[in-house]
Amino acid sequence: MEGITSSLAKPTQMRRDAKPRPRSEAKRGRIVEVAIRHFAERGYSAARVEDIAAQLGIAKGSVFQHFKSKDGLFFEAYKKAVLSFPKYMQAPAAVQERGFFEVLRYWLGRTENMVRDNWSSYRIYLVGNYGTDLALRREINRFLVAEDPYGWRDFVSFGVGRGELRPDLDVDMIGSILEWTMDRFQDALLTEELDPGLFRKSGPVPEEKEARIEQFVELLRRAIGSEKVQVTGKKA
Amino acid sequence: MEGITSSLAKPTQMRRDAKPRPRSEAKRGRIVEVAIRHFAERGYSAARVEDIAAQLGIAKGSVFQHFKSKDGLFFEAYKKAVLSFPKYMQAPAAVQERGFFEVLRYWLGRTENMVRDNWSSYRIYLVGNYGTDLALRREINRFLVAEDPYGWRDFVSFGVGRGELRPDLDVDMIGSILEWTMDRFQDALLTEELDPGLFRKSGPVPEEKEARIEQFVELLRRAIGSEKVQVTGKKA
DNA sequence: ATTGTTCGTTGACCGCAGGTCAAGAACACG
DNA sequence: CGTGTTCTTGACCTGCGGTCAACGAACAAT
Repeated sequence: MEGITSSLAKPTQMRRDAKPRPRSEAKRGRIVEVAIRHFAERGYSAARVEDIAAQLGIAKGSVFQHFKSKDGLFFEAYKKAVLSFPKYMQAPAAVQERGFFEVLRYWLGRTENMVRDNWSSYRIYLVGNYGTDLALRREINRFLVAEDPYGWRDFVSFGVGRGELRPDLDVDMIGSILEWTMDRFQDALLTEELDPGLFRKSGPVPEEKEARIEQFVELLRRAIGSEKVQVTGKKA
Repeated sequence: MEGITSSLAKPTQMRRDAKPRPRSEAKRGRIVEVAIRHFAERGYSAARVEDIAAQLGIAKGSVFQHFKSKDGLFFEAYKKAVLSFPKYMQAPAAVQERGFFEVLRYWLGRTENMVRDNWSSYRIYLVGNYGTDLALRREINRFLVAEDPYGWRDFVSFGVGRGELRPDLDVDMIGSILEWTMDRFQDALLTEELDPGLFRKSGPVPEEKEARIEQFVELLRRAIGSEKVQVTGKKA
């Protein structure tokens, strides 16, 4: 907490413009990679900096030289993980042609695969969102607002451009609703500890998941979709 | 799913001793009260058990006797705080008569006052939801699912009974959407650190807040409201 | 009152993990 | 090779969660 906030508040008097020495830059990268694994596997507080260092065969102090604090290291790991996520607008062209809500459906359907392929990144995303201190959480939120790593702004513009979204809502409102519900729905889709009861009781039945996704997309369409195009796919 | 979280997340040791000591019960209560303040003011990790004990004029070890761990103490504090929140169905009768969505609007309009009157409880709710370890978060979630402290089940039943909610959605789906969006909307209404950008840029302009609430309720009505009663108040 | 039992309280103590730092190693460059 | 700069190290410090053996206050039985 102290590390994060102070490092951002203070310009940290340094010579030049934080010149990225090539050698240490590579090391930073390696440290972050290992850190991602550790934070993902054990959570924030249970992950030990010394373990990370040990696994790299370096001294603990070295880690603290590159990242001022455990917070700082985690934040870096979080950023790297989140930036590796696909953006909405990276859906296949064929899907995009079918419209805004089809893109949503596409990504929801793919969540499980994406998580399987990139487990630790999703896990660290979870840890960052629900399992760290509030001071860090604030930094994280700033990052998410500034970077828009999922590219929902572009995505909403896309939807507005196609006339699929309500013109009487401003972009922030639509984006917020989208973020809020998509995040939680994905959480519910794939985590146990954050599952508020939507999927647990009936176990992992694939077709129920399908139905849920269908319901959810339809629900979002009602909420933020323009009225003329209320029904799609079924074409009626 | 299942793969995400099962393998990790140390099984935090915190179980109820289930031993109702008669006269130490009062002391437990006092400890929890002070703990609420400390956790609320400093966050989970920055709060010190020793400070809490010192403020009560007792020894640190005594706290650990009553609550096996810091986790356990926090959890108790969290529960007490959350249980002090009002339930949806505790809205005034006059409001309830006007229907499901009017009750929503009522509570949204009152959030600011509620927080002012009960600052530390709301704050600790935030800390529990976003600022603790994942293992604790899991415990918290279990609690929220089991206790339904806001009484959304009753509330949704109420809405269904009045025919104001879509009959083609099951209760869990409606409840989840409600929980997700209400939580985040309230966060956005009154916290800085979790504000995803909805309210910040224009500062604290009251009428904008009003307009946001209006928009939001309307949006929820579209999403989960039955179609016959799409427009209310305006009566057309 | 006296003794015995139980339970709460205490504060010294431990271990552990984040964080620091001075000294040295490795490197860059003239 | 010399000199200045950067990186690395590991011993060391600190602070905090958690433990524990001993102490003492309440109560029960005699």
